[in-house]
Amino acid sequence: MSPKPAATRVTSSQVAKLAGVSRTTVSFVLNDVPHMGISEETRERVLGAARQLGYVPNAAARSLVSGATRTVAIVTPHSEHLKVDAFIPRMLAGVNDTCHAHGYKVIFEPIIDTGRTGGGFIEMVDSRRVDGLIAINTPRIDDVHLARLASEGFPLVVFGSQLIEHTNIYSIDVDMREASRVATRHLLSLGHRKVAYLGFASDEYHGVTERLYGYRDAMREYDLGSEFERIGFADFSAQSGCDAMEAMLDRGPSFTALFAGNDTIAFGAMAALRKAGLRVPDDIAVVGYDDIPLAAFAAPPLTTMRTSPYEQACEASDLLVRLMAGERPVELHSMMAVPLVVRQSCGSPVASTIPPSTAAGGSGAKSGLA
Amino acid sequence: MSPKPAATRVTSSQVAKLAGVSRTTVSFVLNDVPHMGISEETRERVLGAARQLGYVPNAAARSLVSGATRTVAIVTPHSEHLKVDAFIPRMLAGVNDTCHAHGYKVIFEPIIDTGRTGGGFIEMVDSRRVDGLIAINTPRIDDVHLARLASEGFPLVVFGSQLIEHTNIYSIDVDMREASRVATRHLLSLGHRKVAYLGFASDEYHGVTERLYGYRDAMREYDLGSEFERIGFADFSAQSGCDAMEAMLDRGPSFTALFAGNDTIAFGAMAALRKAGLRVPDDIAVVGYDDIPLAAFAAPPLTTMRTSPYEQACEASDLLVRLMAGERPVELHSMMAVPLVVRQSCGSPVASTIPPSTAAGGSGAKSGLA
DNA sequence: TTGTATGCGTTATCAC
DNA sequence: GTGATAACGCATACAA
Repeated sequence: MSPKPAATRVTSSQVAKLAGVSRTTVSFVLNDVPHMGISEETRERVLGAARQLGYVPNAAARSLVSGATRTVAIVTPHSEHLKVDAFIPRMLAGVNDTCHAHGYKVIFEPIIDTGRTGGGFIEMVDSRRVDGLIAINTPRIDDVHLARLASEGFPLVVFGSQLIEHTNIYSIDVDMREASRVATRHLLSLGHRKVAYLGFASDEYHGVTERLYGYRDAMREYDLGSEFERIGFADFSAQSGCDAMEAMLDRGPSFTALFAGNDTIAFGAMAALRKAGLRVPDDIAVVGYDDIPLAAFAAPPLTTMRTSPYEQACEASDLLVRLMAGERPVELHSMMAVPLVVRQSCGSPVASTIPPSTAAGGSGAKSGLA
Repeated sequence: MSPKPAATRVTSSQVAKLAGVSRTTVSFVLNDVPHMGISEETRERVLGAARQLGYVPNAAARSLVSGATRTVAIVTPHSEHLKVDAFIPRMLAGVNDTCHAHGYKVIFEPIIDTGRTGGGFIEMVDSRRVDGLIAINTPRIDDVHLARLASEGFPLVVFGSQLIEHTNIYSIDVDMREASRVATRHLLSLGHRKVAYLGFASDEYHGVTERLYGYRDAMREYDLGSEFERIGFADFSAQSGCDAMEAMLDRGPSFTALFAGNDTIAFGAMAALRKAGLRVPDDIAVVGYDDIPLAAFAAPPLTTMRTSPYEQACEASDLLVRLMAGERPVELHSMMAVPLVVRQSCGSPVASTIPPSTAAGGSGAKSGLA
């Protein structure tokens, strides 16, 4: 069935035989077991034999007896995200770097692709293939499985799923709603009143609704509504952002500013704007979200909210490593704030800055499209 | 040492006991062993017991006896690439999708980060943690280890390392030299004579030198030299592309066109150009390489060479799966051609198209900077 | 048709 | 100080 690879397969018995000792001694020496009183001479002989034979312990055998695999998995939604967006890749880099530094391998596991109805990552846990799990932006359907794992004490760190209410899940989130308020307020404070919003995905994701809420919050602070025709939804990619923006323009919209749910769709939206003969920021001001590496090099450089996925992934992984080591920090949840990075996609203030809720309607707004 | 996770740990013995049969029977039923004549009734009882207990076979035990792990690793250089560029992420998506479709988990393993002097991935093989390996753009120092694995018959597919001369290594490459010729020729055919080249990394990578050679080939076809001051080197990121371009501009260069080693640094270079008051394509024409998802949404949309990392990764993974199944296709190497995607970053022809080697020097070239 | 016995390569508990 | 021996959980040749 499974063809045995031809790679050398050296066992500890062979090392023992060559060194003239028992397998136990080999194990003691190789694992540096203290207080076993191994003579320096035997030690050297064993080490030499192991080196000479190129001995590497069999991982399966080792984990069968130890119960640990020195492997973790990073669970994400579609692998599609890897193709079109820069968020998950940076997250993966952080998880990888941190986990590797602690001697863990990392399995990359997108779950929706499996076609399961949720909990597609459970089998990895139950079959004991991994010692811990980091779940990134998993859809709501998996919340219940995440909760089960956590309640069983399995090392798990959840990122971006807003499971704050759960008292046994370790989680890290950014305050997306507040971040969206900040982003939208930035446009409002510049004098814009007709601000459009472009969601980056369907509302199956926690992040999408959170950002929409934040946008609405800020609009309300300025006594502004969020009209349907100024709200659009894309689907992760720049292409979808471009399509969504074209649709909004076709709907005969009137807006002078755009808050895009992420930078990638902001790129797409800006391209659509350009194609329609609209200039950024002169005609339309744009704020993105994420601060992907290319945001600073867009034309014009994109003003955006700086989520720091690499750093956040490092933090999540550090926590996971501690959980796998048996620690149980008292702090369950951490909520991070993200800064606004002002570049040039919003231009200069349209009118003198108008404080929220005291401005007289859209008086300070630009004339815009309509 | 290693704290046993509290997750349920059901063994086949427990299933056997609940079903009132032996462990062997459980194994036969669960693995669908044919010609064993298991009665339909027992079968149902076993399946029911397994489901009731939530039984999942222990992966370590299974792989210890079977010799297989149902896991592959994708070996890449720095994890840094995940942070700043879009090539490796798309590659990973392809490997992931294909391998998952065949029931394999995938370990993401950047090797240079380990600080080893090469062969950092060998231990995964020797410890039998993986059944196969895909090596992407590994540096030259690892060639020897790759060759060793291949000669031992270990399932291995190498991508982008140009190891064509090896008669036992399965490899997939794109003809980067030819691609670079095509890219450079495109600029030359548009009438440009002063064409600059920006490498995307140090020449530790096969791809960097290949692309430089291709650029020189094309220049030579037009009887043009490749002056040192028109050659720059970046380091993967858009930021480095921006820095490198600024340095080239500082050196008081004279060029009317740029061939950038990848799209990411092209973004950076274009930003530097813009900052210097130069317009693309009016003052400088730009061709990139890779066709990353954002290339089409750059301002102006970037003309580039379309490498298709996702598709290439799928092909490499398909091959790996076949190797792991024991197949040994006769075709060892495959070399792919990549198409030029013309968008708007090169504008229109500068003069009427001039055939190679017959043009009178730089007569058709634009005046440019100097 | 089902159960018994053995081995996979380690680690760990004991006597010696 | 060192060396047998028993798990770990599963698969399978073989016996019943």
